[in-house]
Amino acid sequence: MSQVRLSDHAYAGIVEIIKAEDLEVGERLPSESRLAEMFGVSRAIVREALVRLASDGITEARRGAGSFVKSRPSDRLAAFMPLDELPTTLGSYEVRFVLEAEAARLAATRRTAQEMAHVEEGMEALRQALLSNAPAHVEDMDLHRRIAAATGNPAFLLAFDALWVEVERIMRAGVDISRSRPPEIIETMLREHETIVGAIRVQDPEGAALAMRWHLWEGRRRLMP
Amino acid sequence: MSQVRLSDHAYAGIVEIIKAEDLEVGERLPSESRLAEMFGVSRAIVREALVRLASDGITEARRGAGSFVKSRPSDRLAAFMPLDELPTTLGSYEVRFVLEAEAARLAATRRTAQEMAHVEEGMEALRQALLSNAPAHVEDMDLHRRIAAATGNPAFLLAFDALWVEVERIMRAGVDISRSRPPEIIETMLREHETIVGAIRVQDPEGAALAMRWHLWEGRRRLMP
DNA sequence: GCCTATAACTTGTCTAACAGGTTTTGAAGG
DNA sequence: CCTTCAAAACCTGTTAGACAAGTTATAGGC
Repeated sequence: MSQVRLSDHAYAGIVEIIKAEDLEVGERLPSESRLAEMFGVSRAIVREALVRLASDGITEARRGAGSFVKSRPSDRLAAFMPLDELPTTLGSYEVRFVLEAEAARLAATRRTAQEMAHVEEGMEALRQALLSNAPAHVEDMDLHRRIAAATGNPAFLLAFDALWVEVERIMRAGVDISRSRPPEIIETMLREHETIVGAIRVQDPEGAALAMRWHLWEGRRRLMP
Repeated sequence: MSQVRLSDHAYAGIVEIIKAEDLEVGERLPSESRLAEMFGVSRAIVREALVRLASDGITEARRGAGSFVKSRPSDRLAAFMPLDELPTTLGSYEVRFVLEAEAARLAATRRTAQEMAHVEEGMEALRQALLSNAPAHVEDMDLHRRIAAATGNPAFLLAFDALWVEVERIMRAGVDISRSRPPEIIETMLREHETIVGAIRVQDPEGAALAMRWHLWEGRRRLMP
């Protein structure tokens, strides 16, 4: 279906270079030609990866001078929490825990048939994306957003969207999206989401809240073992 | 400093096309060559814009077939907010309930001496404002924000600020009502806030969460009896 | 040592091309 | 007229090479 693009590998490769070479903020990356040579691709591919990295706020290009590290991917996680408490807090997850658990609870209580259909639709999109081994982070977020919408309370969407941008950037930088996931991980993620959606379907508030909490807990563990 | 890249224009141009032509989800965009011709740039530039759009979840490229709209940009900006449903959903209070209770709990657990001083400062400002019978909604909000900041997790501030507009409207209404009521209500509000701040001061997480929950509950009751 | 001109890089952009997919077309056959 | 099917037309993914314009390092003159 959706083939892995070479620029995905380049993106991940550059992130890897920043981590492995321990490039500090402000330091210069290898030149585009050099990177192209390293990855065995053309310069255009490296550029496509670089504009995405720049758009994700990780690098910054200065014409004639080179591309520079603007913020290290690992720092983006740290920026969301005091560093010494990294294992227990993990930034936005701390907020998502309470916010989305409550959203799941209320969605189970109050969802209309139309909102439920909207959620099922998102679940189906996520399933398709995961099973076709495509990068599914957008579908993942979208499902969570549909659940927040099913509370019937726009304030949840407001809070959720505020976190969405940052969470997405963290995931993009932290996860090699081109890496194909092991099948058991895909099944696990699918099952977790289906449990949440199922609880909302049968209008089990406590079950939905618990399933959401568990899912986020596991997701955090997957992101940062 | 950073010159405007042509691909930035192309990115905006493509978004504009989706809006102007009213392209629905699933519909096909013009081809890369066509877009390049329309914007007067090379195909490589259009591609750089398209990989960013795809990475942002707005479009999706299918090799050999074209690029398709995956989710319309306006759909994610949450421009829709049915205010008339506010009374039934309790509006943002529902979100603040879980969000701020958790913030109070974490603030009690993790506050530094400096953050505590910041909270006390906000408390003092609120006290002055309430006792001088001034409209205190700004000070009220500010104190709550300082508590969110005392978690040390900026994600709480992100979520909190997203709700700010709505919170402010409600708080303004709340203050107006309380001003037209006997002064013991003002004293009650003061005591509620002092209980929260006190629990954070002595680092009592459960007490802080409970006090915050109680305060919001009472506040909502004062607002809509 | 300091200043300056220049050479060597680097990003930003363009053109031309080909490989490997998908959709449309059009003709042959019923 | 309708169906079938293969070829043509189109589309994205990728490569190569080139040039403009900006930045940095270098070599030489003082």
